[in-house]
Amino acid sequence: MAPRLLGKVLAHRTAAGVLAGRIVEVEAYQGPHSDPPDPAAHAYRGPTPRNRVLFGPAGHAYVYSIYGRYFCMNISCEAEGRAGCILLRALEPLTGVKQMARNRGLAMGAAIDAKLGRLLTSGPSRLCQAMGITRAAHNGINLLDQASPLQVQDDGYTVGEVLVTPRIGIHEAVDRPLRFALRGNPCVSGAKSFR
DNA sequence: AGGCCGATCCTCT
DNA sequence: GAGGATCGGCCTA
Repeated sequence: MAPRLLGKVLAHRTAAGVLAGRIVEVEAYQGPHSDPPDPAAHAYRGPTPRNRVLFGPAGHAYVYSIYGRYFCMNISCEAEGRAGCILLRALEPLTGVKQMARNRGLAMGAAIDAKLGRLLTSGPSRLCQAMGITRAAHNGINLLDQASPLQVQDDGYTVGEVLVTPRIGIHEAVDRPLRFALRGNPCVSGAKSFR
């Protein structure tokens, strides 16, 4: 599912207008049923009040808070009772760029060069901030329902070469090739060698 | 009831 | 490249 999500669009209808970005970097985290088990995953020890969305149906948002100040967003990917998911790590801004800059607290003029574009949505918590995604408002939301304010959409974009690397920022199962990104896309997080 | 720590980001050197 | 912010959630007792 992770590489298949690359190139899709995440769209959020807000009071300030539509915010949308293309998914350019993701990571896969596996449920407790996986073989081998995935100790880096939130679902590794089974369901808890925090991660219960992951054990529900596929296509729903799992939004959690981290370090007391940020959010990260995942998409549940398996049938009920299982808990695999995809973490969104970077977007390429498409719509509502000015509002994204405001959400990120960046003073941004009309010009959107590659460097500023990266600052908006290259990172799992940066993209939540730019898109206005919070646990209170969006955890558990159905991303595949046209009626949802937050959705994943397919605009027909054709994906090029996919870069596969280990996952970032974890301490367990550090070597598995479960991070996927559009190779060469400037909005992918991390150093140049990871793009 | 208490302690520990994180799928991060920003600032400063 | 290193260190601090900051708090909800999970584990242990």
